[in-house]
Amino acid sequence: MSENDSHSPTNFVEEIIEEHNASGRFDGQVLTRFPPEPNGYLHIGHAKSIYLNFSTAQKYGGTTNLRFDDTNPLKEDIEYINSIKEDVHWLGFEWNGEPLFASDYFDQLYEYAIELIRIGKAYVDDSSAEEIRELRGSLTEPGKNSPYRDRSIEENLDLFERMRAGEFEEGSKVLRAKVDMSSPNLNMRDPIMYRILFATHHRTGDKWCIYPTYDWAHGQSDSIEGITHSICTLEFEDHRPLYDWYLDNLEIHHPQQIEFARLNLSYTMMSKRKLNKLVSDKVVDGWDDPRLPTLAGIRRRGVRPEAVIDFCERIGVAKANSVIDIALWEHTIRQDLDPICKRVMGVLNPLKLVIDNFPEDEVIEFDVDYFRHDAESHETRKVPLTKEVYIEQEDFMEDPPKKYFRLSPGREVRLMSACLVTCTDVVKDADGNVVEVHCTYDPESIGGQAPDGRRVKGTLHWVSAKYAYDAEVRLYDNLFTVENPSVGELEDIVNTDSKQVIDAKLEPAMAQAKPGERFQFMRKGYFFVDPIDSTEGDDLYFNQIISLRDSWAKIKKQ
RNA sequence: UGGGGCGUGGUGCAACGGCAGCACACCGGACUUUGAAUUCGUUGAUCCUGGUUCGAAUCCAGGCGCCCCGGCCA
Repeated sequence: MSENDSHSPTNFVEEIIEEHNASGRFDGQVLTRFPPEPNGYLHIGHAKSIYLNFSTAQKYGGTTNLRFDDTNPLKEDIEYINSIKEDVHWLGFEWNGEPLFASDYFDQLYEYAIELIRIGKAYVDDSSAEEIRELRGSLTEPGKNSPYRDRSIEENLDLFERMRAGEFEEGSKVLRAKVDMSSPNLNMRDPIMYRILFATHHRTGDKWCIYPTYDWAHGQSDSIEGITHSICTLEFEDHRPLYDWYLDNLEIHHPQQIEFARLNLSYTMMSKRKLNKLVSDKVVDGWDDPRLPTLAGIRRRGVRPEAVIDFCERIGVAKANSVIDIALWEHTIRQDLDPICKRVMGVLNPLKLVIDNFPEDEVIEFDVDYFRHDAESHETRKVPLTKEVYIEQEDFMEDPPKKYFRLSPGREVRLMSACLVTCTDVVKDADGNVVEVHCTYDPESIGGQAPDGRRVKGTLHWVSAKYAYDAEVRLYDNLFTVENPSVGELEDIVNTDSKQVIDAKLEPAMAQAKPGERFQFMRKGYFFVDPIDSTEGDDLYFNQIISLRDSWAKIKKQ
């Protein structure tokens, strides 16, 4: 309670909080909330909100409530509640106490509504949805009062109670706040507080047949919980006057709503509606499909929560609409993985390379560091070299362009950690495709260095053909490749380009990989041993988390 | 003359009346048994027009542009 030494705010949200702390508005308390509607899985955009709410509260010694905004029984489901809890925990956050539910406040909300009726600030309207829409006016024209607006308090009380009792049909009546039909802010033109819905709620069952709208439920829920700062996205700015109006008229604890710009990521589709459709149409393999920007998908792909948090820190927070470059997301993931991943060799598109002067049955075993030489760990594994090895198809070119440093006829390159080889010949199939490359190796160069000190410009990863470990490797496109795709385009993208399943050749040590481990396949990218599909010591499935920089990018540009 | 919000390099975020900075991207050099990483460096911005001021991204006025709002969704 004593230390109020300036934390130096790092964004506008913290500035607002510090103003409150300075004025004593909330006694220096900071209690935020993360209020998802349980109608879908959380995605990377929600991570920004989660991070903002939790980290801001933490910074000021406060806590954060997890509250499910479950006011619409038609769209919500218990399945989503569990996934949301799991995802928030995965990011490393602990909410304050038990998860809370707007539906827990239905009784209190009902009492508040009666209170508003009693002070003449709410009324039951018998108008149809169409009539209400028409009387609401337009963006430029004021609305008109409903013919039911001036009912007596007694009649409103009676009607509202009977609404709750189930005496009226769906759509026949609503409870509205009596604000101002001529307000330039549409949200203030007698907003609807309750609608009749004979729907079974996933938590309250059939207890209610009237359900509060977002505007009516949200602020009061914040208030009931003693929230101090209600941080939400920009589109609710127009709702803040209403948020304040309810609280002022009820004369109850009044949190401050603060709005920030939601996250947009280039090439990434974050529409809940479209994600829902991809999943329900089974275009993707569930909510945790690694191609999806859902937190479940990101996790399944192999991204660590540390990277997600780092990303949220890097993007900052402001009120300007913005689009974050997907490159920052990828950079952050590589940055996180680089120091912790073992480096191994894996050939994704094998091309056989025969070392003609290598003895037929000889095996040379190398102890190779899992990490770079400057790393702390010097753990090693055995890598066998045999007469026949696989190299990457793209690491050989018969007619190399300029600045291509890898293998081509007559050229000498290094087989990483092993030796230098020089290409002497190629074998082609009937169509003229290279199917085998022949080389000679320099026995003096075992270990990778030539005693005469000559340098080679290319270093290739490779795997012994005889001892290769076969595993399924799945390459995923970097989320989505088209800006703002339509549902149709999305399905095309997902079906055609976004996932490649490859039978890859990995070095033998990879047979001991454990589900959940992450590796860097040198010159290829970072891979995650899919913990759900893989069985320890048996079949292993590798998800590509993220590629290394495309080594072809520079060449393509020339 | 509907209301609300926002305009800083290609992208995102800082600077809150005092030398426009950081990150990503880009480009170039060094290093390298990963064309990765690392490292050094270059290019590049205050929406416009006025005003106040010794001094304006910042304050004021007027424009312009973009986003959100007419669910009984959240």
